[in-house]
Amino acid sequence: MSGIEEVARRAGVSPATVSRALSGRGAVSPTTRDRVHGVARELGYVVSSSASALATGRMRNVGIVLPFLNRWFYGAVVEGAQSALLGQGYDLTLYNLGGGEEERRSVFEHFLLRKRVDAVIAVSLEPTPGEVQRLHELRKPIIGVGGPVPGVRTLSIDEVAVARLATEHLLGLGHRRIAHIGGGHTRELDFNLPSSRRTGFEQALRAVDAPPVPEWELRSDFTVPGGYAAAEQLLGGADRPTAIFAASDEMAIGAMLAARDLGLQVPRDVSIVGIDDHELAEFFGLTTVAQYPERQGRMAVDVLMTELDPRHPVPDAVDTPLPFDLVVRSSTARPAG
Amino acid sequence: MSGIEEVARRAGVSPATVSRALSGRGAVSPTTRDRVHGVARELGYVVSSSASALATGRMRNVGIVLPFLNRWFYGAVVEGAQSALLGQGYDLTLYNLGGGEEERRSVFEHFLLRKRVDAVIAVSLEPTPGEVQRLHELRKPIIGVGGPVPGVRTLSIDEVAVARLATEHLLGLGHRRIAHIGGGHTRELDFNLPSSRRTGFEQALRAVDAPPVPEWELRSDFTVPGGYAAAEQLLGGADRPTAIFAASDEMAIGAMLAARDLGLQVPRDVSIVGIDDHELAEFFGLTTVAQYPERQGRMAVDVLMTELDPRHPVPDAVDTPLPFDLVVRSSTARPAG
DNA sequence: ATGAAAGCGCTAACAT
DNA sequence: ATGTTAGCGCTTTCAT
Repeated sequence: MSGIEEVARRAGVSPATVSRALSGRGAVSPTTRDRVHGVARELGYVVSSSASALATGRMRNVGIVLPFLNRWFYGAVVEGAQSALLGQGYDLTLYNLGGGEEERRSVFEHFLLRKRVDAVIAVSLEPTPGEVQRLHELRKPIIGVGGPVPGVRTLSIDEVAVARLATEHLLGLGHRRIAHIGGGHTRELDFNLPSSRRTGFEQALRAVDAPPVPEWELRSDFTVPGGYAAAEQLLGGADRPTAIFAASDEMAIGAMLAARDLGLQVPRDVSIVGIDDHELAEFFGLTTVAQYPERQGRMAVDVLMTELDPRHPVPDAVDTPLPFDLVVRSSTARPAG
Repeated sequence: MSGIEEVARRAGVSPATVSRALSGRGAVSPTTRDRVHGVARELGYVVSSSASALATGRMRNVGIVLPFLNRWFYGAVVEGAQSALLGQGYDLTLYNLGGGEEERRSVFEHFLLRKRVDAVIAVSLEPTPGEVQRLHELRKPIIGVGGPVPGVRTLSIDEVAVARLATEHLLGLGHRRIAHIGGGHTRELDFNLPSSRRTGFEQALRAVDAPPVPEWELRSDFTVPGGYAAAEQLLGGADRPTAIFAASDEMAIGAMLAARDLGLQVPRDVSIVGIDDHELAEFFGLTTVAQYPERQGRMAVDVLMTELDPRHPVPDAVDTPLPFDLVVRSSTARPAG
């Protein structure tokens, strides 16, 4: 397992020059640079990241903390972040906080702070003020994806506006009897995304003087079965809504399946709209408001990379709004009659 | 940002003692151990992983390489591995090889070998002999999940047996007209899982003298839409099979949806069985052969941990078979008539 | 453009 | 049980 010294010897230069040649920092004549690269390749030499990190203080590694991995949204964020990072020569280490409070504390205390990462991406997770302060003290950039965090740079869609857009689409089609399947109080999700979406929904209804019907506002858990159960309840009776706005595509898909099982046709008998633009939304013909999680992952990386740049101005803890778009497919139409 | 020296000073001991006290290696009197821990906590001191890694040669980090992240199976493997690792004080760094040949080479060349990881878990991915050799030279344990790899310790289910089990379930119910939706030649999956499953299917059929019908063996891509399209084709005509065995639950779910859209009832008109026990399998009442990806991730970690133990015997490159079980739900029944 | 030398912050012999 | 010492393998001034 050859070290820099071996490369230096074979290339007939000093270790310092090898370091410069390989890292691209510092002046090296083209000739020696090529020679060094040649020798390195030949020897299969790769710098030891720990030695390099110890000397420079940079790990070239970022941590991503999230509540789930196996929800489409999170997977997509991770994929986006990962591939952006790969392009920069950075690694991504994963902290999946499925396990609750205990695991969470352990991650923050023992892992993130262990100088293992240069920066942190927190997805749908709100670090406590203490955690934020800790990170700041260590001068580790942190960026939140999914909701504003006080004192932290964040990337987030305007949840209220997204919900309003979805609801307005239904209203625009002529629906007035609209139900909402929102999120419940998942402890895992720190941001109050469920209630923001509900707020947008209600705002849109009130704007057209169609006050929300309490019985038509259900809470569920962002899963297909959850959406199914809620829709069954909404559509099972005689006095049913003509449209459903679900706070996620997975719930919307569950609702579509429930409608079908109840002998209802979508969109003839009931229109359904979701949020996300899940990979299966197109397959199901689901009208939805697209957010672009993969791009969100990439953007988070871009922001971190500029903040990691030593000549970067003091980072301002602002929230950057993210784009979203209504994607109309075949699950929504004018109400019958 | 205080270092070990500061802790040593405040605790009135030498850095060496602090190191011993904090790492638990080497004898330290209970009194000083507690004192050191106290000071460390007070100062918020955490060892620098790079310094520690440089001194010990251990990163306490394992890499996981996989072709996708956003397929249920892979997400589950990662979750299992991650949580097992967390318990051991290890991190997990993710190498998602979505991007094809180029990205793959780059990961193996520049990342895994950069001494960033102590070991690697390769999921459904077959390292080339060159890559395996490289890893061996660096004495980095590697374990494959998902199929035997020459020269590498692996964990895998017996794909042929799994497929046979699924098929035999249908045969046992009395089906003889059975179709198979298998995997295509996805470049991303290195193991010939698709063909192994097909082989098991055909073996089971031949064993009861019900030779497979070529037109009833379709290839698809492991997705819901893919399964839907294949099933549409199988079930669209008059001369249709009475049962379908899909090589993954996602395809099986697609097939169930297609059947319904064609006005067919499952299982009355057609029985459908999958493989995986996807998180939605229960919701859809899908009969399937469960494999336990999360447990597979955990097991991979267990194996690596013992191999990382310095007093471990030379690892034997064997393949450990993994358990699987038939889970009968409501998508299969005796054929009509 | 290149080299010499001093660390980066720990850990592990070895001594006591 | 604890301290001393010598690295681990790089990077980076500072010279030249």
